[in-house]
Amino acid sequence: MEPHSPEEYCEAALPVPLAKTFTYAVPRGLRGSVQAGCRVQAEFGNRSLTGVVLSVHRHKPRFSVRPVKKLLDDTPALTAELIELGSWVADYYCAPIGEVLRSMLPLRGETRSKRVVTLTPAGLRIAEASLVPVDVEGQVLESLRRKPLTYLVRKHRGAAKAVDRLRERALIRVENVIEARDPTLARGAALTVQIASGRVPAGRVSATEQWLLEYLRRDPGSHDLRALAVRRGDVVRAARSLARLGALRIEVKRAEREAAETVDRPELSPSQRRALDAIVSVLRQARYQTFLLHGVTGSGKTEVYLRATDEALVLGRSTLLLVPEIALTPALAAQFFERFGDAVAVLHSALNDTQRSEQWRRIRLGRARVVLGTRSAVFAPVEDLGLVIVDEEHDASYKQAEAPRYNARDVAIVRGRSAHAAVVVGSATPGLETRFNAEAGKYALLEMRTRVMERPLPAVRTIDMRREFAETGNTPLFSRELVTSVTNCLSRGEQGMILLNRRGYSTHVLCRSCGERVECPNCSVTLTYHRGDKRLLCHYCDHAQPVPTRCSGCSGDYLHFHGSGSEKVEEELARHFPESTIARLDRDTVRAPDSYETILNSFRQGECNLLVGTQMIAKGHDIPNVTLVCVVDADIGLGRPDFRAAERTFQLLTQVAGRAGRGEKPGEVLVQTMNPEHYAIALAGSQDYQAFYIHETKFRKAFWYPPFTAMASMLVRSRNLSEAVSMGASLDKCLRPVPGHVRLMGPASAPMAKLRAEHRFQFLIKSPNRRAVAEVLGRARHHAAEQKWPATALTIDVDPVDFL
DNA sequence: AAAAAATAGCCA
DNA sequence: GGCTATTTTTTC
Repeated sequence: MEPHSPEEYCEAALPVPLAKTFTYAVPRGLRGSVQAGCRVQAEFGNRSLTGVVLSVHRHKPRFSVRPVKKLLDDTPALTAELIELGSWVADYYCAPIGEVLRSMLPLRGETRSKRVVTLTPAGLRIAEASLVPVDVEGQVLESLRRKPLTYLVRKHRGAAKAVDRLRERALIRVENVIEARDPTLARGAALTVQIASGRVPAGRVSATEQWLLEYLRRDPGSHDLRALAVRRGDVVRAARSLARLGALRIEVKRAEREAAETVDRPELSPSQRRALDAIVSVLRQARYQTFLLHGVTGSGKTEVYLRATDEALVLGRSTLLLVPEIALTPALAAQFFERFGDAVAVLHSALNDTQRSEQWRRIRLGRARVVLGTRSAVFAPVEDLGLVIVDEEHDASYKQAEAPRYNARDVAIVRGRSAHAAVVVGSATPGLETRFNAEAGKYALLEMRTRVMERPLPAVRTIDMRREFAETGNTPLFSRELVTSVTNCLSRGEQGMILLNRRGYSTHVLCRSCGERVECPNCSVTLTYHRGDKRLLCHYCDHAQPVPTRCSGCSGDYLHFHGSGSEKVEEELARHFPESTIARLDRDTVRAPDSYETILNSFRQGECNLLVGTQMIAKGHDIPNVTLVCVVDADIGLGRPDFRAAERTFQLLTQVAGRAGRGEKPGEVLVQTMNPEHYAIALAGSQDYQAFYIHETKFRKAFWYPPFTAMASMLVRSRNLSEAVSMGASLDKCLRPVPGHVRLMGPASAPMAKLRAEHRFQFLIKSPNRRAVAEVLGRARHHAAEQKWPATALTIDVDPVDFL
């Protein structure tokens, strides 16, 4: 008889919105191999899911368990450090652990899941007994008999329904099978093309050259030319000619990156030097410390990042560099590749599944020790993390809008702390909370108050549009001053950027006779007229409808198109300046994957002289010939139902102003507003962060907002209005009374009372004591579970950034 | 979240 | 009664 071997179980986190793990039995053959951090395939209901093992134990559960179907990793995909980080995220942000871990592992590209249909013994008997199949069900059985085991549902028309019925009658079995896709994914040896400048050469570029540039843009770093040649024939010749033009570099691969000293390094300014020294000193001591690198636009933060990264590499430690959106910072990415070559891996949304898991594997194997990426790159599996950099730390895109609703900037700090790493969060306009932490001594403050090469900050003029109206009697899009400045800028042969932070042509269509406005049927917003699309669009759901010719209410045929967006600005500019060439940069013009860069490059190369756009044009690029920046309507963000409305406006205005005068010529900024005395606008005008900080801090303190309180928002939602109302009421009843140091507001109609056909009611919780907030959230979750509300009915957002 | 099970609605 | 369309329940 076999020696008694105790049974083994594992706790697996599965990608379902349930805040718990599930217990599976470890089959005898896998005992000892299943470890915490490994992915497993497991049956769940009638589905098959990929989960992550959190622990292995011997406690036989009281309920019956199913066995693990397959072990997907020999070595854990997630290290103990990352599991701990994931648990922290799940706990802090009230997110299901399985969903958190799924978003930490970008390995979808490694497996392919498919449905396999097989005959059961009963099905086989029937299939063999019948001679000629008469209906679709019979045909399905027949083809399963001829080709035993697998059958693809798509093959027959109407087969899906037949398959359902056959399964109900237990004649067939449908299974989800996950199989490995490409076992040789972890390449990374002998790679030989590398992007050098990121600049696209002017002049003619062949199709293959274009393809190669695009490929390198999406997945920068080194690639094996011969491997690429399999996919695109003439790529070797294309690479050679691009190398001659200086657009990329071809090199024989060496095991070690060559000493970075070959690259020209700009001289550091005294403030850059001070900042770098402080960071490097902490890095050398291998201890945790967060720094706020507060440097004005153009002060050379990137160079500090590069040098600190270099030092981390010399010390044998890894670096994580987070950016809001890689597509928006191609120059930064290019500099990192130039300096660190193969040591760099990138993780961002433009990669496909295969590229993403390839990058992830390179990091996991320690081949890439510098990771450059967006939000989710904060979970990159680097070992020996020494340095974490969060660029443009104030950017709202660090906060994930869907579950798990984490803020990558804050997760970065938490991760850095447990890894004993130096954390640098950088911005010209730090979030108020960040600056507050620096003032309080929690972060070390590093300031860079001047631009590099002693270039001046641009001069900002606010233009009072009320006076413009008083003097001219109308409310044009452009003031007389703006027209003059643009004219002068163009005549000097320089370039200008025009910001209006709202896309589309007009923001609402209303009937002049009855006053009715065209609204979205699913959301509580007016539809925006998009002239290019020739349609009315909802910016919140995907609703679109044709442009009406008469009012749907009173049939009046005098419709007024009201409120201007970027499309309208483009048109008006063309009318005012017929001799200029204009490009537009907003979500509508950058729909194709590379159009952001194409548009920006053509602007940089002077193919057009005016660039119109939304906040996208304010992000950190550097175009020397831009000497004029105009803000058409600075007031747009101020009316938002968000306690950060003023802060966001201040940041946007300061950032966009910072695009002017980055070259040799000084910059000029015009800000049109109806509220010139509003502190966000006035202080952005004087570019006085400190004064803004003091003013805003008073407001936050008086009204119990962060950083003086911890905050969370809760939303109950339902397609049925009365159900949403009663959910709100029942939650209210369960939560109150709250302790004196907690403020609970709600239930109130959410700022977007209806979104995607769901009615929404909102609660806001604030308290100086974060645990008190968590306690209220815990009670709400408990209530939702007790009332058996559907998983989507209660949404919790900790440290919310968007209140819609 | 997704799928199965249970229940409610519709017609000959 | 036999069919679908909703809703409720369950998932180791």
